[in-house]
Amino acid sequence: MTESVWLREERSRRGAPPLTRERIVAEAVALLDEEGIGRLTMRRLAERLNTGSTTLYWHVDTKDDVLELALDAVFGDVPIPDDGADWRGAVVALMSGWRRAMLDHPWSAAVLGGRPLLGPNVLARTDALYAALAATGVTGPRLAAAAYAVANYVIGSALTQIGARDGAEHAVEEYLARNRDRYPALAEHGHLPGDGWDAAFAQGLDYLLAGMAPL
Amino acid sequence: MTESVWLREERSRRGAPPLTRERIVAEAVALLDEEGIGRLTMRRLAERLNTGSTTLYWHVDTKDDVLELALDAVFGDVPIPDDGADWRGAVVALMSGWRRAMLDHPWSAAVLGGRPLLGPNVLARTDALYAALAATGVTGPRLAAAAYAVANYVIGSALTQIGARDGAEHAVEEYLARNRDRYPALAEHGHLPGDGWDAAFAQGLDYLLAGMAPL
DNA sequence: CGGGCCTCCCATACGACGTTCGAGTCGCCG
DNA sequence: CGGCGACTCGAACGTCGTATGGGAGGCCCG
Repeated sequence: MTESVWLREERSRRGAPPLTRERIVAEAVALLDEEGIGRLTMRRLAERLNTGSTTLYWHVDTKDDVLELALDAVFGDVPIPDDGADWRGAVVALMSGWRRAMLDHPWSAAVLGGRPLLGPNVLARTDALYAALAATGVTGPRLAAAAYAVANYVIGSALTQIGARDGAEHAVEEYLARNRDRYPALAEHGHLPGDGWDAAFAQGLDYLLAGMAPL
Repeated sequence: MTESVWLREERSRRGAPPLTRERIVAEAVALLDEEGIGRLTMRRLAERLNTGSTTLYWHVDTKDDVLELALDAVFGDVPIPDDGADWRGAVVALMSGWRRAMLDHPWSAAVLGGRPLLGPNVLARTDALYAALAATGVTGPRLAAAAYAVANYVIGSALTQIGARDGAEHAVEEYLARNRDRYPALAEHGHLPGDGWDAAFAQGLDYLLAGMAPL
């Protein structure tokens, strides 16, 4: 297995060649945003960059590298809140931004799967999360566990919401109604958040932070 | 010119049982478990089933169907706890089983992304989750929000752990140590759970359920 | 008994993809 | 000025998902 992009060095560059890794990644993000992950192709990406598809391989080892770089680029937009006395506010702000970034780039859900998050932007945000939580006084493995809990909740939430992002909602409700006897609890209480995704997310995060408060 | 009937061997319906959707899915799960998602190919899958690759398309519309069916099949193994007075125990058992199923089939992390979870096995487990939480007396949208919170946490946890599942751990720690100044909080407290994944998961779930307890 | 029809299977083929290879082009440094 | 490193690209290979059209075997209806 080859190493992750992040652990390798970028090929050194002389001057400012027209094509750079940054331009490739930026264009990849744009392409992914516009057409989805299924249509990201080395050839199509190259075309948008007015270059040959094989040229990309000088700047990048594999298509998977492009995806990984694009994914990390997305997290570059997540604002890092100032250090402050309000650790809980900081955590909420940071995680809301994280969630927003994923929702703004739905393909991130598919890229995330089964891949370690090691990009510099992700690491910087994770560091900020640790810093915010450390303001409670907790340290070491207990801090790590708390950070994992929060981060995992956010990732799962974004994933779930992105998955529900088709016109499928209506069909699901109807399907549940038809099979009311097979899924009784779901049929009775199981309405998708609909337009209340933000509230549902905030609610769950509140639960989690409330449970962590006595830390 | 076809050969004489006598020289052709009779197509034996008995030698190999007829191809069914169930057999296809079961074999797909086995193939995914053994070789990972990158090596699941309609041709390879067909070969393992002693059949032609295009035959699969009579039982299934697209490769994505196979993935979706395989994903739901995985959740069929999750045990559904009995109804009981101990709602919290039931939730923990159910979610631990859910997590275990994903960890046992790491490719599930990649399949999950950006796809609604609508298979019958998933729905049955989700229904059980709603039922367990409903034992607290909460109903309607607040119940749905609680269920979302728990489910999202579990999904995120499994995803994160699966992502960390290469030899990358060591390289990461080293990388963090080298960039200690850039990620100070991470470098100080950010050790991966290592062998403590189960404990970290249980811890976070405890936090969440504790926060929800006053429901 | 016979013929059409439904179910199930498959060989062939097409277009697209990721990636390799080898041959270029261009500007800088000696 | 010569060559070397940085960078680009056309052509090609092997593989993939899937459409198509045809054919075998069993079943029902006449």
